[in-house]
Amino acid sequence: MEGMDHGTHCEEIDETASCFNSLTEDELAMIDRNKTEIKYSKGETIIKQGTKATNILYLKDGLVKLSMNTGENNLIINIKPQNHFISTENLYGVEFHPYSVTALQDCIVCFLDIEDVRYLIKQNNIFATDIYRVINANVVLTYDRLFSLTQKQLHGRFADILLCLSGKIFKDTKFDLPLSRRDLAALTGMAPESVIRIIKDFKNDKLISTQGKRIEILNMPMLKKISAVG
Amino acid sequence: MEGMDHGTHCEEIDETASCFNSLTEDELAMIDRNKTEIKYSKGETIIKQGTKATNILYLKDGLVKLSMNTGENNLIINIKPQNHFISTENLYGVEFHPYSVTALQDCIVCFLDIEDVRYLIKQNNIFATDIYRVINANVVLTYDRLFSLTQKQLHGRFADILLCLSGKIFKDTKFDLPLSRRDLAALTGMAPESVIRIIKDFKNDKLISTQGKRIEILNMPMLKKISAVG
DNA sequence: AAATATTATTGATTTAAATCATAAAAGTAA
DNA sequence: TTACTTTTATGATTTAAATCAATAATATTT
Repeated sequence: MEGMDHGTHCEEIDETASCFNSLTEDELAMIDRNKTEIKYSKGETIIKQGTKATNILYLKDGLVKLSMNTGENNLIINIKPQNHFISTENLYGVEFHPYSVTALQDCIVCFLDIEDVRYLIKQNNIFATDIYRVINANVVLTYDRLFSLTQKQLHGRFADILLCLSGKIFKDTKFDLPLSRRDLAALTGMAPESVIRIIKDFKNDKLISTQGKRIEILNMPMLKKISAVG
Repeated sequence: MEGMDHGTHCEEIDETASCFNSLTEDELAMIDRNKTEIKYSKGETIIKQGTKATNILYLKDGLVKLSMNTGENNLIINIKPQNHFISTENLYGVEFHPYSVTALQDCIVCFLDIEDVRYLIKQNNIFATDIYRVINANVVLTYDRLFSLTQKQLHGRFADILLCLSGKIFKDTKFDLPLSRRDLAALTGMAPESVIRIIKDFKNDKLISTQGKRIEILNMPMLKKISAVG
């Protein structure tokens, strides 16, 4: 066995944040009292990169992308579905948002008071452990992405993202993907034209089928093989 | 202002782990009782990727690289100097080491009992906060590296690494770099020949000077500019 | 429905960077 | 010292993927 399999990085870890389960009624009441719940429409910016972090976000419903931009360059570092925390980096030490957060679907976002969350972490060990489980899983995921995006070529990278979307975000082999070709390019570190060509290749090889925004994975084993080979 | 400056990602955060300062005598004694202190020679493997995590490591002295490998591919995801924790991902949730750790210099490594560290985090809030400050800083650093390695071209990436080594690891504009050209390539996601060519370019342009393993940064502002432009 | 803008697709061309090939230098062992 | 291995360096060639250019298909607005 030669180290870990970098291909399946997204499926190993269930990042679902069921962290609130451990809270007492009083604790829940405190969080609830100080939270602000905001609705966002598809396309809206929830957090702008570089702004000062004043809250921890909990995505109650919807889907968002986390992205870093400078002028020409645009990289989507992560996609987060409902029931996930966002901006946990800012709990301790990091003052500014290192990435922008944008709604890919209509979203409901809870802005939690950063001090409240700190208090819970201090007070409720199960909550703290749950939160750090999520943070740590995300660290490993980011390492895997770093490896994928820098070491694999186009087909391997795209296979990785398909496996990630299927295994982690949508938990199904079919899903409606609310991402443009440009988004997919920013997610896989390639040009939009390359995304289109690879989708075409994968369809020709019967690895996937698409109709509009809908994608279905037809040959999971082969996709994993492509991911592993790079 | 167009977002954050991705060029200076390594200098912003002082990741030095002075976490032990907050511990009581009893707490220190506990840690000490269960720790194992091991010396490693330059080149030795301290942790092999894929193995089960049983300890949290504290690098008492020396310098290490964290790297991910599969067959041909080799990526150094991070360099850590003395007084830093390693393998904090494995505190909660992550069971296996996602990367290998190798000594770049002779090292003294403390293997801390994972349960001890969990206990301290639970018991001593200052310690917990310090640890998570380090973890979160590392998350942001990894995002910046993801951006640098995927969005910038060779010269920008190499400028980033020089700034990182100077600002974060050695905290000086001159330093002895115990990294081969191959290591530098694995660190910047490029071919060793490209590293050599870029060093040559940078020397020609009087941005740096080198003699053997010694590197001196001569023109920091221009290096930052190259980093920012990409 | 017509007009306009945006997104997706395809093929041709260019290019940044890898690979290849070979030599020089620096370590290491015999 | 010589022989051998590893690392560093440099130029020539190849290639993966980006860019460019032009069209088709969707959306969106009027």
